[in-house]
Amino acid sequence: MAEKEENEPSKLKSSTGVTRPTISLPPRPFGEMFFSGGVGFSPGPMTLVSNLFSDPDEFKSFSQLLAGAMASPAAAAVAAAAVVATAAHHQTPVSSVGDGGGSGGDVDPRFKQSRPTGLTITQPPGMFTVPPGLSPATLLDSPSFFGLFSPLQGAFGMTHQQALAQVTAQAVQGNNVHMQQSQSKYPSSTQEQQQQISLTEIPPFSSGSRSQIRASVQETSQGQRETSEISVFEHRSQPQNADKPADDGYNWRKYGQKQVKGSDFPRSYYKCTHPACPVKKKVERSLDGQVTEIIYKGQHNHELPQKRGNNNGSSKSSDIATQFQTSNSSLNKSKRDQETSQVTTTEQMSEASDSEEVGNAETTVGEKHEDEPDPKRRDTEVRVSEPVASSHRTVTEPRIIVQTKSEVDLLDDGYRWRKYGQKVVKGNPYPRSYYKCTTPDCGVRKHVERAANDPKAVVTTYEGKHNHDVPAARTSSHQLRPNNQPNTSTVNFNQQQPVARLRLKEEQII
DNA sequence: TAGCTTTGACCGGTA
DNA sequence: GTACCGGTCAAAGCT
Repeated sequence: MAEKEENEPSKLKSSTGVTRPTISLPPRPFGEMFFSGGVGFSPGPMTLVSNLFSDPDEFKSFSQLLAGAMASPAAAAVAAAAVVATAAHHQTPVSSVGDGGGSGGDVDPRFKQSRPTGLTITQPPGMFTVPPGLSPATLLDSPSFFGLFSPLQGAFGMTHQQALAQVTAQAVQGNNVHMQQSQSKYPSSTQEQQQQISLTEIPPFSSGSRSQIRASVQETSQGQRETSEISVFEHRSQPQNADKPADDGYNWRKYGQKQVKGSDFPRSYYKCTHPACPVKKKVERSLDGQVTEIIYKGQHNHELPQKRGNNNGSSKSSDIATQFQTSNSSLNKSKRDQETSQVTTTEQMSEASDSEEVGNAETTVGEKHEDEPDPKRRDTEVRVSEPVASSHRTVTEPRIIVQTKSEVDLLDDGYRWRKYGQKVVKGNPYPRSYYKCTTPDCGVRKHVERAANDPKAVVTTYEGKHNHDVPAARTSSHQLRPNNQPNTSTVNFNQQQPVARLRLKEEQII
């Protein structure tokens, strides 16, 4: 049943509902499209997107823009728009500053020069599925997971969804691909027009499944929207045990199920059946059987089981997983390197969970030998959401969560915030932090970044609109209300709800 | 018979 | 101290 739902063509639709022409391309190895970058064949979406920003240096990171913004209010607006566009986690449609991507206004000319006028990247929610055979934890551990994206990360503000998408793309490298590429003509009017490049019908990770990767570039001449869309999702044509979510190559035993508060769907608890393996995962499913969320916890202390004797499907799935798994040593070393160098890490590209202290964990992991059991090392919790269309809830984005427990209420604007990630961007020694409102069912997030040249200068970008009052105990004279912010540079980024607003302020860093 | 799922009860953390 | 909640246990049943 779940597979039936997952085959719903509706998932192929853009969240915008815009019908886009497609151009069919001959079958081609997916990975080749994405990564070879050679001459004589059609580029993959990343290539195309990259080409749009042919010179990475031309498209500055938010930090870089921010640095410039400190001296230029106009540039500040652009920088803010950039962070909203690139760092917004897509649950909330966010629009750029009014004329930021349009034909006029105080736009950094680099934006115009390096990409088609008004080009925006859109990413609708809920368009990502981790393929069977790919353990999300493995994905996160894979050095390629982050390493591959560093160029785009800095130049394009690639999100973790996109990063994950590309790793997934890498996973299908070597498989045959039938790709459809679609794109519309460049707009010539001032009305919102779109350009899309899409990839579809990516061959399966395992027999009987069909995975798809699509990149979409939306163009708007007025810069009214500035979101990004790169989606990866799979179709399974073979039935899948409703109690066995996406085959990640490991064997799991269900040991509990519970209806948790705040979720419309029951949560199932699984343990890895390998002796002494501490790994567990929690799976939430919608009523129709679709997996809405998978949360991995812990690290496997064993190799991927070989017993998956299923001739083609599972074995291939396991092969892929094995590719990403490799040895703990190499992966952890790479992970260490990533962490210690403060380049993009799981934490930096992730949300945070209630049970982990990533900061400490990072330090510890970075100093310990990977093969050495570390009693202080905390389990890594990884959360992956698969897309689901539900009348009750829409799980809109893949979540990869390594959450810190204590990073709540760091910035007191009256609301309660939980830090779910941070990221170091090129050109700025200070990380850009992500916070989420801790009130249940409130999807408001904010991003906080310090200026590279002035750590006391902070840009806070709010995304979404609180659906609740300021917690009574938290109200204070200095609280800053995201939806009613005087004396700030406030921009309505979205003509639709929820409202996303930008605020520039300077505040004392604690 | 082994291995698994189901499900109510229990436990511990937290507010 | 208490209630709530998420996570886990373990007996029963199923394949």
